[in-house]
Amino acid sequence: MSAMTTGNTSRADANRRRILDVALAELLRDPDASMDQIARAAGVVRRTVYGHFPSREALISTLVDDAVHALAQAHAAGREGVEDPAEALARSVLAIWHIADRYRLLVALAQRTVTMQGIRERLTPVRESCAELLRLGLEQGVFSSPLPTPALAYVHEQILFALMEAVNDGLLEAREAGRSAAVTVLTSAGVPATLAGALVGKIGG
Amino acid sequence: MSAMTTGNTSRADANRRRILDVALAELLRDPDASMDQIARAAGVVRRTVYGHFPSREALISTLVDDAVHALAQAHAAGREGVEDPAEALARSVLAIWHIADRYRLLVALAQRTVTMQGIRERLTPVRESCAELLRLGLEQGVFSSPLPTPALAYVHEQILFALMEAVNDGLLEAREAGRSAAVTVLTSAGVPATLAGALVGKIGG
DNA sequence: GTGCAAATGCACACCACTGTGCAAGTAACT
DNA sequence: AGTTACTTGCACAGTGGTGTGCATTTGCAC
Repeated sequence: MSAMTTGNTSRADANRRRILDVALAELLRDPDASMDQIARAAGVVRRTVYGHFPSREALISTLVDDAVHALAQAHAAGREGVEDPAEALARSVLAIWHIADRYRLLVALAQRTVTMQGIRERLTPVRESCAELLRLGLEQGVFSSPLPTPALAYVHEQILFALMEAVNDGLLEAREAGRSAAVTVLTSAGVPATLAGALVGKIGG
Repeated sequence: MSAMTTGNTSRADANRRRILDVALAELLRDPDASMDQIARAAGVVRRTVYGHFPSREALISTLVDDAVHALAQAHAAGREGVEDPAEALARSVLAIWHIADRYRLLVALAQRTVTMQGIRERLTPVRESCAELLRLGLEQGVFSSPLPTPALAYVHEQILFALMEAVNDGLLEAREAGRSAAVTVLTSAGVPATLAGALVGKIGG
């Protein structure tokens, strides 16, 4: 067999594609899916997968590389030739989102770690309490968002995670981070920036 | 030894505490840290850890439970007795942030999966391109945020992830999600909600 | 100092998964 | 039919972890 070094049969190509496709789906279902699970799901034997990818890491790497490449491409195409930052940002998001439809699963799979799963699950009550708060604010017109309340709650949760990560990475001063986080959360809920700043300043001062 | 079933020596308690503390730190450094690594870091033998926690999962569970409990506590205390949704939300975030200082690491550890690491690392160029866009917008006064640019870029990245997850979980219609995502990203950058909506509507229409 | 609970240091069984080797089979192209 | 490239189906070694049992030692408390 000579370990299918560089050859290109139609069959081999089709298999490679199918393996990648199935791996994407399978890894979403279970981020720790074994090579055997992936192979079986692709209707192929484990040994065959190793014929196409030298290691598990290589397989995943290929997957991620493809996704990121497509994403970067979309982002670049979206902002290309647009001078207004707001419009460029919006176009970038729309473009990314369009192609991300296919990779949404992959990118989101990152959230699905066992650990992460546990954390977010147990955090549900808190998230729901926040959702209630958001619903109230939207009704009263204090907040404003095109998102359904539960989705907005997801966003807020992730904003906090993002800023914690930013502090961990030294991008943000821990001292000021709390106030900044509060302002950012309010802002993302549609509260005008100046108002949000004033409110948090009043409380935090 | 009877496997230290329910007894309470001062020594045992101190060890238990230390194990939990060290486990928190160690799991941050490496989310897949083994029981042996944790034990050693706590100045204790692996066998001893199993004396306090029946399994690795139980240990992590305890850790997460503690963190979530403290978080929920803080959230509840923060919004208690406040009727204005905006203020309640802000207070909640501030309260959470205050105690989260200790658990920031734990909560953020979720982001540090091997897979996640790879994804975010390869996404760096895109994130930097976005950061550039944000910097420009902030300079021109189109955007507004208390956050340093790189941190804001983190936030945007996570917002997209959050909304992808929301779509996966059926909280958001995939069709509309793109436009909503764009609006949310702009809004979180301080663009007034009405402006953001109009801009995206003009583009996406 | 005696006694009890806890900690230690082995040992072991076990597991699931990875990556490789090799011989035999099978599809495709000529 | 013959050749080539890919696939299959084993078998195997290796790895790195988990959880447990047991005899021994250490520390705390009374």
